[in-house]
Amino acid sequence: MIVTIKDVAKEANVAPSTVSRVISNSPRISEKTKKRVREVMEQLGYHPNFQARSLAAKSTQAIGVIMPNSAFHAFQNPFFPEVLRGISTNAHTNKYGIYLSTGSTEDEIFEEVTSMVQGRRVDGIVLLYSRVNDKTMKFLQEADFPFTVVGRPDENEERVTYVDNDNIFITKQITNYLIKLGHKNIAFVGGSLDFVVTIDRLNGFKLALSEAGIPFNDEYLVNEELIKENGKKAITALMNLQSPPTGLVTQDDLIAYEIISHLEDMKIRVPDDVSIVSFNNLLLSEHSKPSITSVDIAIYQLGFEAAKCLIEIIKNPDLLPRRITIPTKIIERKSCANNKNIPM
Amino acid sequence: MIVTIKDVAKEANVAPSTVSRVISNSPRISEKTKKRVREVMEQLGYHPNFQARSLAAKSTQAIGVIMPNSAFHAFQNPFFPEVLRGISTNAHTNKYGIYLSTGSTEDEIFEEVTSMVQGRRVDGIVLLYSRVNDKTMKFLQEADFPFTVVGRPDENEERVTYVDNDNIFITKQITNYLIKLGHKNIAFVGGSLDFVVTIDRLNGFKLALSEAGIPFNDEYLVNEELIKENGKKAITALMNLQSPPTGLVTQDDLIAYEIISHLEDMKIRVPDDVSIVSFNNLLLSEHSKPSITSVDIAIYQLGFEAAKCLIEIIKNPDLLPRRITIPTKIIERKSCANNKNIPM
DNA sequence: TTGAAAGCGCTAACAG
DNA sequence: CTGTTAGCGCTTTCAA
Repeated sequence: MIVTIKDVAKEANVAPSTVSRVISNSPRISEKTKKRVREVMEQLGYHPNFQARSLAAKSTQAIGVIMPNSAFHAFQNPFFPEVLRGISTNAHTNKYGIYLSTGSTEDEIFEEVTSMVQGRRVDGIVLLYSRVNDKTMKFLQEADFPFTVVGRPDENEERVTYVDNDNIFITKQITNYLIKLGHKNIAFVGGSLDFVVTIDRLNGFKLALSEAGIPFNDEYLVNEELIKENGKKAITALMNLQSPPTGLVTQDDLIAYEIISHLEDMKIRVPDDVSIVSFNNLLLSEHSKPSITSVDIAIYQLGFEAAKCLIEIIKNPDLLPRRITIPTKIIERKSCANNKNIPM
Repeated sequence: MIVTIKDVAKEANVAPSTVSRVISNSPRISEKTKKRVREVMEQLGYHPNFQARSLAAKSTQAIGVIMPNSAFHAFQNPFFPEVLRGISTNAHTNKYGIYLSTGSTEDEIFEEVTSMVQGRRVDGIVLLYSRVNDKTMKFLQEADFPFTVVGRPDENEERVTYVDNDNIFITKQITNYLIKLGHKNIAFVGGSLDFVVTIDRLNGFKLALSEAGIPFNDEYLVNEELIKENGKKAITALMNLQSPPTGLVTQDDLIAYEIISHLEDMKIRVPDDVSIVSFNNLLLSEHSKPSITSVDIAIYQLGFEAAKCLIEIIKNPDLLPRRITIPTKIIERKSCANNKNIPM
């Protein structure tokens, strides 16, 4: 029922090895034979068996994509689909398949990755996150298995190939933007400090403040998870501070969006009373009211390049580690205004 | 360097087959031997090779997930991530991996599916769409390959297992909701009529109209793709009709969202001037201004059940085809109002 | 330019 | 309860 290389061989009066060579388009086979074999393959409806091929050739033609364990909670967030789109576009043109890993705890992820690697399910891996002290990344390094990271690795930066934005720089820029509008009381709404991206952005944020001579205020550091759990409460607490912030730097348009909604419920107007800037530049940021000033981090590119680098490494394991920085762009919209609380 | 079943066997002083049996936890092996073998596996860091196992056992422990070719354009839409989340949750608990297919044209998808099937890359397939006259689905049926569909198949409905909402019913309901608010001029904003979901919903829509004695007006049929391309133009055209609609039924919150934004630009207020209902009940629908009345179609469940059914079929190919209907719920919010253009 | 044969790592009869 | 053996379908030396 299943047509194998042997069937083709028999039908075409050649050896199985010849058929194999035709499949890989070996130059050592005459065009004539190739043609005949191909016709038989067509006629018999032959399709190569991936497992057998992988087993013999020790290559799977598939790459593994590892989501962070929090991704699924935040999966209504278009970051992951968009980065996946970039990855899959590139993988596909290189004839690689995509194997998705979706563990829901750190240990589960680790388990999945080790079994993917040791079990030779994939030829390489794209890590869609970078967290502090990540055993999965350590494992990959120690196993010397091809992998690339979307985000900056916490350690051994110069020994892994990764694709990232310049988060420190761009966060400094966007914070400066608020400062130039006259804001001094600026809050930073970020995710867990376990993620390198949060660390980098917070550093960029602090850098901007210190250069402007504004002291950093711990009370203005808001945890993103808190917002997701009970946004109303978190925002209320923030805005009820002795001197509430007039500017907000958030990590994601969706969060910005939710915050704005809560603020409006509290009769605090954006941008009149509070200015807000954000990251990711999702489609909706343009259509929301107010439209959100957001950093376009080129999510698709991040994925595309990560896949590209990975496939290059798979094909040539001796390639030197490199860092690719995807440029960002501030998209100015209507969520910011001059600070009216202070004399200009 | 790579540790195989043989290494484990040698180290544990048993035959390879015994190790194999330990892996599959065969009841015919003594607990004592199992323990010893497991210790050796642990100690040697053994991981089974998937390819070899697949080849010998003719099962891959992976399911393929096929996106519609338009999905990636619409990939900022959280539908796919959410349905994927459902699929992966179920697959994962059943120890199945997920193989993602992301062709960008119909032919590419077909090609990917045939090679997945014939090349035995996966044990079964979840189709994330149902379109009219789809050759991919036909192929799967003819090949008698395990698959399930999210959505209602165009043909041979009784011969395939699928998971869907009752789209006709729910669209009728939601349209009735507008009708009861006094709306008579109601537009339907939908995707391509190649998709069964659009057909079903349009039918539900028409049903509601005809039961209310409202004639169906072709001019009120708006193509979703048009909105995505040039929303402003499409909306302007619609609202410039002789008698513009006062009610809108859209297929997706994101679209609803964009339409509202354009309407506001035109100084048409929602819900005061135009009421709008939608589908999917995305997170943002709650926080948008106005919040959107939307049908919660339980996307996660759709994916979860589709994976569940598929895995059941894989394990038992003789299972009869069945249809699973996931209940929906109308979430009433603030995007609708009584129609003020007509005397109540 | 082609064929024969060994083997990738595992499973599954069949024996014992 | 465990070992022996024969493949799964393909690639890849080595030989011709």
